Amino acid sequence: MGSLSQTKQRRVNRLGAWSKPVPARPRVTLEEVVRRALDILDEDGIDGLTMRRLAERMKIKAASLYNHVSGKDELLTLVADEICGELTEINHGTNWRTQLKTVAIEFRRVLISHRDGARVLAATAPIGPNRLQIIERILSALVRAGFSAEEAIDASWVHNSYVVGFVLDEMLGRPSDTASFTRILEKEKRWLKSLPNEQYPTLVSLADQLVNAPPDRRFEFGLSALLDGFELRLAKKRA
Amino acid sequence: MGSLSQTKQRRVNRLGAWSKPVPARPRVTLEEVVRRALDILDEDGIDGLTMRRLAERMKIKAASLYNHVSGKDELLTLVADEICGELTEINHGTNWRTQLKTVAIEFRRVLISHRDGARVLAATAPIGPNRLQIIERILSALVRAGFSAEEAIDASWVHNSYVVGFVLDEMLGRPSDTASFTRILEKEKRWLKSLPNEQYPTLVSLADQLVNAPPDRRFEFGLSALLDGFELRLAKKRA
DNA sequence: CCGCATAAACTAACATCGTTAGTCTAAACG
DNA sequence: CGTTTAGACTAACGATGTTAGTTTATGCGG
Repeated sequence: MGSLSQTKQRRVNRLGAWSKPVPARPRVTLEEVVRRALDILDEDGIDGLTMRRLAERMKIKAASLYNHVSGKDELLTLVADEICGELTEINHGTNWRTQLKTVAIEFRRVLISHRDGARVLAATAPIGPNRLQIIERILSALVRAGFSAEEAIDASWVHNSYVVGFVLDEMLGRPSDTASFTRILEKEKRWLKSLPNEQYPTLVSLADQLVNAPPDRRFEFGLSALLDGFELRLAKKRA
Repeated sequence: MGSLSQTKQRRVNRLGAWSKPVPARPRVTLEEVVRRALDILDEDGIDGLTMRRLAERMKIKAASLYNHVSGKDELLTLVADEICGELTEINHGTNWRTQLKTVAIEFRRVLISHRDGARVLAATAPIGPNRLQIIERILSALVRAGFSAEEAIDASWVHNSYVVGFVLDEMLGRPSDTASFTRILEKEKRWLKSLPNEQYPTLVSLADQLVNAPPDRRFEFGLSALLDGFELRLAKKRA
C-alpha cells in the first residue's frame, strides 16, 4: 500500500525540568487504529470519523496518528479494506451465477451493516488485499465460466460498481435512527404527492409504492436483471 | 493560492469616519450563485467548491451567501439539479429500451463533463425539478411499455443508481489533467503486475487489459446487460 | 550494565472550512 | 420624504487536516 511517510529529524537534547512525565514507546498498533476508526464510523458515520476524535478515543493526540498513517485518505482506505474483510469465502462448488449473486448480496449486507460503509468504499481507491480479493474472485469465476477476458473484466467491474452504487443511493440521507427514518418516509410520501401532477404524473400516482418499495426487492431485481444479461451473452457465444 | 495582499479597509462603526461606500440591494441572484458554483466545480472539483471561494468569485463575502441559500447542502443540491438540467428531452417516438439507453448514455456524458459531477449527485437528495423529470420520464416509459408498477419502480431506480454509481467509480481518483492520468494508468498497471501471483492470479494475468479497458465499452456492456434483463422480464410476463 | 539511536509520543500552531450573530445601507414603496 | 427591509457587511466561533519541532523511553549493540 502507500508508503508511510517518515520524517528524519535532527534531534536536539535540551536539559531542563522534565516536569511532564508521559509517554511510552509502542502505544498503539496500526491494526488498532483501523479497528477503532471502524468503531467510530459505525457510531457516528463518516463525518464523525475525525482524526482528532480517533486520536482521543485511543488516548493519543491527533498528530501522533501520522506515525501510523500518512493521512486521512490512507486511513479511510484501510477502513474500506477492513470492511471488505468481512466477506466470507466464495463457494467454489457452485456455478458462476450463484457465486456472483451470493457475493453481491453479502457485499451489500456488509456495507449496510457499517454506517456510511458504501460512502467509504466510494471515496477510496480499490486497493488493499481484501478488496482486491473480492475482485479477483469474481473475475476468476467469470473467466472459468467461459467469458472472454474482456467480458469478464467488464462484468466484474460492473458487478462491483452496481453493488456499491446501489447501497450508496439506498442509504442516502438515511438517519441511523429507525424511528426518525419512518417519519422521513412519511414526509417524503406527502411531499411526492404534493408536487405538480401535470409535470410528474407517474411519480405522483405511484408515490405510495415508490416510497414503500422494499430495498431488498429492488436490489435483487436489478441484480437478477444484470446476471440475466451476463448469462445471455455467455449463451450467445456458445451458440 | 489566495493572496494576502488585499489590504483590509478600516471602517469605523459609530461616529465619524466612514470609509468606503459599498453595497447595493439586489447584487446577486440565486441563479447566478448556482451557475458560479457550477463554474467553480468544473475548475476545481467538489473539494475546491467552498462557500468562501464562491463568495469571493461573486465579489461578495461568504456570509452573504446565506441570504440565498440555507447552507452548503442546499447549494450542492441546486448544483446537482443544474447539472441534470443539461439532459435533453426524451424521444417519445422510440421504444422503452432505446429511451432508457439514450438517457443513460447522455446522463453519463453530462456527469463526466462536469468535474466531480457524479460525486455531487451521490451526495445530494434527488429533489429538484430536472432531476425529478429524469426519473419521471424513465418511470413513465417503463409503465407505458407494460411493466407493472413495482417493476417499473425497481427498474427506474436501478437504472438511475447504475449510471451514477458507474460514473462515480469510473472517475474515482482521476485527475483532471489528461497527461498525468495516463501516467497514473501506467503506474497502476505496473502496480497490478507486481502483486503476488498466488493470491491474485487472474488480476495479474489480466493486468494490461484491466487497465486499458475502455470505460465506454464497460458502461455499455453493463447497460446492455441490465436492459436485456429488463426485457426478459417483460417477455416472460407477456407469455 | 550502559549509552545511544530511534520509534512514537507530545505541544503548538497554521490555514481553511461552514456557519452564526449582529450591524449597516441603500433600494423600494406608500 | 420617511419607513421598511432585503441583502450586503464585519467579526467571530468551533472544527478540521496537517506540519514542525520537541521530548521520551525502549531496544540494542557495546
